Amino acid sequence: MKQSQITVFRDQLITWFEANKRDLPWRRTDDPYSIWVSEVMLQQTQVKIVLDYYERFLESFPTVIDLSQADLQLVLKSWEGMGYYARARNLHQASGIVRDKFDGQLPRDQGSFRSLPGAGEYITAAVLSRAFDKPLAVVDGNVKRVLSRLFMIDEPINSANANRQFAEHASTMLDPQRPGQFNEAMMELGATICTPKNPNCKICPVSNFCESYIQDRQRDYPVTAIRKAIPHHHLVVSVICKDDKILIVRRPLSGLLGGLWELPGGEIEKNETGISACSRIIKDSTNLDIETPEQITRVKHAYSHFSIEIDVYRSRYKLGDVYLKDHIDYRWINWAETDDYAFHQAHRKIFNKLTKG
DNA sequence: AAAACGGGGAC
DNA sequence: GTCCCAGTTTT
Repeated sequence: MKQSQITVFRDQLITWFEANKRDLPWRRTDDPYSIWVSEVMLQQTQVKIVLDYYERFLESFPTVIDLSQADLQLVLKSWEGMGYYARARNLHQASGIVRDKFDGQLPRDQGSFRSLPGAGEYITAAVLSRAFDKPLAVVDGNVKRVLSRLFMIDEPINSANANRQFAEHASTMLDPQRPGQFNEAMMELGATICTPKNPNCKICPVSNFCESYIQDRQRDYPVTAIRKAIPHHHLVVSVICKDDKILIVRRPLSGLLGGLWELPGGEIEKNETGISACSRIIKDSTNLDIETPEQITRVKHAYSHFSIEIDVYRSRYKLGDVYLKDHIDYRWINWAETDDYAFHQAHRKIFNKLTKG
């Protein structure tokens, strides 16, 4: 695209954006920390979900200093149900770095900000362009889809080596005078008009520049690579009752669902009954002996790279002291106390079923 | 370069 | 059911 055309593209896009943008809470602030929080939450998470968390999180942790001084368990509780919990752990860790190494101020320098845990290319560009007018182009799923259609890019948007190509296009188009507005406008276009299915090209403010639209091939873009099939796992967990308490355990801080709480359990093996699997797994993971377990419910849950079904057993504590194999902590708690701990969503499903039933 | 990492809205 | 979302880190 010629430079003169690029200038017109920017004007058309930003004019449309200013007239049509959604009223979102993180658009009402210029506070860099608040903008940062919103960008971390919005990573791979839909706007509608983040709306339920953003303002409550900032009420709990109004400044980067407040966040840095908060207990990680409280931060995870605020994140409970949103997924990708490493974001919360990284944000919490990064807040401490901002406090100790950057005098409590978010670094404005690209390299410094990028070095914070959880700050990748996207977050760095998004925060620094919005908060400090740095001319850095964001490249997210929306932007890639828009660019794919705009320039008829045949590289799959979910392939690793496409990123450089998309980043170059994004940088070329970026309005260096209004980088924050431009970035938001590109994403807003992708979110509301240039959608994955059935793009609304009739009302698109830049359709006159869109190569795929001009050829009526917008439905052929973006190109995506095929995904692999996802495996399925069958798990058992147990509600172990000891007097009026039940046992919960805390997952390691790294890896899947890191730092969250759950009922003890594990994967059932082939040719193993649920009852024997339950007893074996409880002994192996907690060192406890339990009375014969009895199944009380079953839940299904899907992650992005595998799916699970969990058979839930009730059992009575028989013998032994807790000695954890993989988990990092445990508690004997009342049912009501489950609200005080951050559980992952599969367990919220379990608790909801047992409470209703 | 590929896999790990959550959960749910939209279709 | 499938797709994919204001991506980053680890392997």
